[in-house]
Amino acid sequence: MRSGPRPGGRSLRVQEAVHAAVTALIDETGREGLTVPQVAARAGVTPSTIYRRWTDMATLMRDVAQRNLRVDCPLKPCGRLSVDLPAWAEMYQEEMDSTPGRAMMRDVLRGWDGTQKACSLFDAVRPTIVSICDAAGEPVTFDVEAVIDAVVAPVLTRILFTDGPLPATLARDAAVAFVARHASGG
Amino acid sequence: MRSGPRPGGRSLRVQEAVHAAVTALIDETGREGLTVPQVAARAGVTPSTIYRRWTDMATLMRDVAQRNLRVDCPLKPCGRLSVDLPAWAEMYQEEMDSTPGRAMMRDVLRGWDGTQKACSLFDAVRPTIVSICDAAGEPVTFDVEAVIDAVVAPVLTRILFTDGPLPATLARDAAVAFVARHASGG
DNA sequence: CTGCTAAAGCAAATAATTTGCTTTTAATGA
DNA sequence: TCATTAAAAGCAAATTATTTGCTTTAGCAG
Repeated sequence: MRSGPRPGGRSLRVQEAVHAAVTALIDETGREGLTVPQVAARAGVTPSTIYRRWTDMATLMRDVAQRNLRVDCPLKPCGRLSVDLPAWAEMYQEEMDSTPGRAMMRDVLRGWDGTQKACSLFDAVRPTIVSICDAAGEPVTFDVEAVIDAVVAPVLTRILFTDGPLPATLARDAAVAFVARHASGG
Repeated sequence: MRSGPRPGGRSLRVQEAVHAAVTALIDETGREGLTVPQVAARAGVTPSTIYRRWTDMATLMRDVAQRNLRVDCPLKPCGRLSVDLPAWAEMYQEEMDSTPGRAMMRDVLRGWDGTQKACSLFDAVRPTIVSICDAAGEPVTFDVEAVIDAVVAPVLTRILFTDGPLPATLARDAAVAFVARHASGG
């Protein structure tokens, strides 16, 4: 094969330099004024390189935000769903409703084109839910997607479409109710 | 009083011309290439006017999108919650998952700053839910926000964070389950 | 009708983006 | 190992968008 992507070597170095530059500039001057030429200068790279690889600032910031999308390590499961799921829900809400959580969502949604998914947000969450369910001795009678709909979805939509901080126990309460529903033979 | 906003007269005319120009250009050339100078030319207005009033294209498009945020007139309620709510849910999902619905969300979220709400999406939905509940003979034992969390939230988050069209009966099923939960004395 | 001022127009200055072409440099095969 | 090749980067000129200082227009109150 002659053609194809060329991920190693210089390309990689440039990508890392640019990502690092964005990250550094964000916590020096905030993400508001940030421009492509600024990032390029900081990364020691030509603006046109950035434009050609990422098209614009929104796309670049979305790319960086996705990188920082870490799988949140949950508190150690104790084995009881009615304890572990609400505990995780509370932590998840705090994480998403925090300043960095909201910033991440902002960056990711700026680059959304309206057709494909904005980012694989749920792929980071599903394994955690699964591992909590696995840790539960009780056999599980529901789908992971149902948990997402019941506890993750309200958190995300309220962040986007309501003002002020979320009710502190929103996700926790949702998780408690969800477990209760499915414990009594749903 | 001497100072204060000046909503009438020329300002209003300019605002309307600009909004109309955006709308017209969107369905002529799509929303992808759209620039401020283009809109200004079409509206018969100077670019600087637009920059000063809206700061940038994203903000302008968000403004226009919010205007088109109509209160969806629901099918006539028959009076039974277990029929009306699922029917409305299905319609709502279709509306939001459609091309214009997604476009509206895109425009609205582009202008989101991460702190305040992106738009009053729920204000358009709450009256509809309330009127459906009012039409129901049965006394209602739940909160409007609970309906939003249960049926609207999953639709919106899946549009944003999953690929492909939604499961056709997602919102309907959620509504059915919700009504069932609250009918049996929840 | 007159004065006041928010908002619009205009145009020059600045900054960002695009683009054609050249150079560098991983990756491939001899 | 070394020559070949093309993807990706650099550079700079051309284009386009954005900002800004100042001027003009036109609602609104008296």
